[in-house]
Amino acid sequence: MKASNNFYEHNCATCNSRLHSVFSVVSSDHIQDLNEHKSCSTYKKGQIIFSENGLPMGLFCVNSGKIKLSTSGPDGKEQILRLVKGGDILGYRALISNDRYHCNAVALEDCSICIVDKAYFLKLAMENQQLCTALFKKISDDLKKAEEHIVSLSQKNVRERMAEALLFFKATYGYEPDEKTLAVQLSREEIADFVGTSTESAIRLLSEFNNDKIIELAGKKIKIINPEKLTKTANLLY
Amino acid sequence: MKASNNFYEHNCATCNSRLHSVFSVVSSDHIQDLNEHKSCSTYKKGQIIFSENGLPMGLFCVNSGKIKLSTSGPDGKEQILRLVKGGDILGYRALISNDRYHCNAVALEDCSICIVDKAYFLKLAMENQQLCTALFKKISDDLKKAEEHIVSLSQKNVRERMAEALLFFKATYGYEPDEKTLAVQLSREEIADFVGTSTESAIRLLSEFNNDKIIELAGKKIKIINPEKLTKTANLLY
DNA sequence: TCCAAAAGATGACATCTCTCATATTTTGAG
DNA sequence: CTCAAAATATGAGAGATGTCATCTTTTGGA
Repeated sequence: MKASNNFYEHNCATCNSRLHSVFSVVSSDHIQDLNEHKSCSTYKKGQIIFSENGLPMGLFCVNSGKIKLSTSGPDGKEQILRLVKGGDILGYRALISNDRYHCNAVALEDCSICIVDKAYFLKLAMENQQLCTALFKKISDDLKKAEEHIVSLSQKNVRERMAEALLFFKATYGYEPDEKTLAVQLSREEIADFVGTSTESAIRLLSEFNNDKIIELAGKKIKIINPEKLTKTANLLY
Repeated sequence: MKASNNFYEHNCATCNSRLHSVFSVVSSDHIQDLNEHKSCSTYKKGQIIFSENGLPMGLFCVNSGKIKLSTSGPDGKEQILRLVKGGDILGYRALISNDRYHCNAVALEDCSICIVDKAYFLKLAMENQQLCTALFKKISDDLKKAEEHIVSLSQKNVRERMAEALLFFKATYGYEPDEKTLAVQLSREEIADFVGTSTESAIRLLSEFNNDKIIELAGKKIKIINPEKLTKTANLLY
């Protein structure tokens, strides 16, 4: 958990990502209190924010940057379980259930993150009904996504899952200003670790999608040029 | 949601399954209140307790009986997501996140279930910190299990997943008094729908386990006669 | 009790996907 | 800028798993 202090200490009162987080429901007269119970850090791309089996010391609030939550399978292969972005909270599951982390959190790019004191956060969550509700919604949403992932892994072939994954990356991180290029850069191996396939299969499928004019590849950049066909390939239920 | 009223209306104050549920933390002076905000029903084996996309009207508290939570995949194949037993609450995710159900709940055997009024339950959960914490723990545990299921589906072969599933059934429902026979009877198809494989593959693997003297089959009854070998076959991380 | 329907069992075969090998390209440290 | 290491790409072959067909057994309702 190497982290350097940021020159510019964020202030919760003026924090833009706070407005998009579960803390948006906290009334302004409590925000100064929140501000006094947090500290800011930055993490470089590739840095580990927390590790499997670690004890949570506080709640991570992501100001900017993208993060993957992953775990190691029985044979050491990585599985990406969740993807996190600015405005998201991180490490909240272990915290609210008084558990250890069961995932690793790794920065996919340089990140700016605040850490809210554990005891303060838990107290706030219990006292503030709106925050509590927002947390229930958050974990409930994560559970729903996980269960959708289960159905996908159980019942879809790799091609369908790959298409679904690209749509999931789009839904999570959106596009770059060109409105076509996915605003996240993952290695082929990371994509495979999300889709649940081998790196070679992931590479092959992306090449096929490229040949089929569904996407355009330029290094790690993926441009979705035929979203309709991609959606069809994903064989979505809805 | 066909349900008949039970002749014997359960009383929360004396309810044994309550003591094993999230409501065990509610102090006795609030139990009478809880009792007045619930009603009891029974469901026959195979009955639908709630369906995908339905709106939750209350919280289900299972007194006795076993229930599967499942959803339909893109090609109509069922996926079993969770298994529920006496002392468990049911339908809580949709309720606390003000969402619709995303699973079907079907009785695996005759069930006795109480339904707690929605508004009362939500109020109680927000006012009672211990109940709130218990709910966070519950949903957090379900999320953890779902993410373990994801890793398993992603990285294990069908044989390993089948072994893991049998251990999961044991962990969830335990044994019959003989301390060997799984205390739940699922069809081969249901087992396949949990494991994420075809019914034929499930049948074949159970036969193999039977031949390998890991289990003994007698109709739907599964007796685990070599738990060590089963654990080894599951290729567990821990 | 009987019978049709459902569930379970088993074999053959097709195919999807992984693994391994190797070549090429890109990346990043020095 | 250079070069080794990592990432990407691609082919061939093996193996696991799904599908389809058929048969047997069990179940549940009339």
